[in-house]
Amino acid sequence: MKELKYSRQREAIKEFLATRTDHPTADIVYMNVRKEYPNISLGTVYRNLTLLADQGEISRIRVGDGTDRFDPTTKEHFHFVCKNCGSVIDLDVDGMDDMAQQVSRNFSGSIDGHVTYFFGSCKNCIDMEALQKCNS
Amino acid sequence: MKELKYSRQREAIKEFLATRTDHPTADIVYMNVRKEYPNISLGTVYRNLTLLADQGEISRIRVGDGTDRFDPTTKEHFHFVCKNCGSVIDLDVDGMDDMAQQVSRNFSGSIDGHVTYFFGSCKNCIDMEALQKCNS
DNA sequence: AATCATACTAGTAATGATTACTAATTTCGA
DNA sequence: TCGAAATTAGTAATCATTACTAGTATGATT
Repeated sequence: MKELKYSRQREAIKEFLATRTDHPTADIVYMNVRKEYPNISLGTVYRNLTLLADQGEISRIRVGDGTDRFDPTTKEHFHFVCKNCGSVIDLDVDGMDDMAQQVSRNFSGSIDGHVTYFFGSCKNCIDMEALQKCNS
Repeated sequence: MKELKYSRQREAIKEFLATRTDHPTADIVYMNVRKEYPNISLGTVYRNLTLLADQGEISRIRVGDGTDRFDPTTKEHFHFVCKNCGSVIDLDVDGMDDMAQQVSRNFSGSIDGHVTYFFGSCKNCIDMEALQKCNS
């Protein structure tokens, strides 16, 4: 792996991400880091997020809505995606670690891991809908 | 839901997809249906694939590589994605239906379902790699 | 069979997330 | 301090997908 040199921008990106639990997109990271570094470019944000993910310092989340999100932790856990507002929420599930093993038994390739996320309506959106019905 | 009218193009798309088990992309569908309808446009292919998926006649697969794939069956099953060649293969797994229930217990929103796919190296790529080592 | 509203098509332009390129700047070991 | 190599800002390019638009096909009603 190529040698990494320090950069203030990369540090700022990492520090910002560490303050968030809502899995921001590259664009949101960009808008926020710009408060400290007004000249930072979106390309720099993308490159560093990708770099950090490759180093295993953060993780990239793909939930198939066309926009990647980033998570300051690499500890394995699952996500919930609200199909209304698009928000991504951490889940705490256990007993799903042996899935890969289970699948391996009748599969001739080699399985490295799996991607799983749940979808539905988050509490906020459910409450909102109830409120609107109430007012009509 | 809006009323659907018959179209030869849509029928051809559906029929082509039915012959495939390798989850082709929209572009591959396009290239093949073009043999029968040389003037069909890529937009038409996309629109009809989306339409058919909305109707529940086919399903759209998102494995986060930036390109959607399509599956002629809507029966729930899991997929394996080869991280080398990108091929998508059907899996036969059971005992994973109660996952959503399990997660629901300590989650305040409502869960409709989940997306799961496995990744690793397919048999072809493993064999290929072994062969190259052998020849060097 | 002719009419007509409406869905559908081909072709093309637009969108939006991400990556690639390039000249100038920063980092850091020698 | 010097210099090789990584990094950056700014911009252009890419690529999958969607949107638009004028013309065509479908199918129910006469």
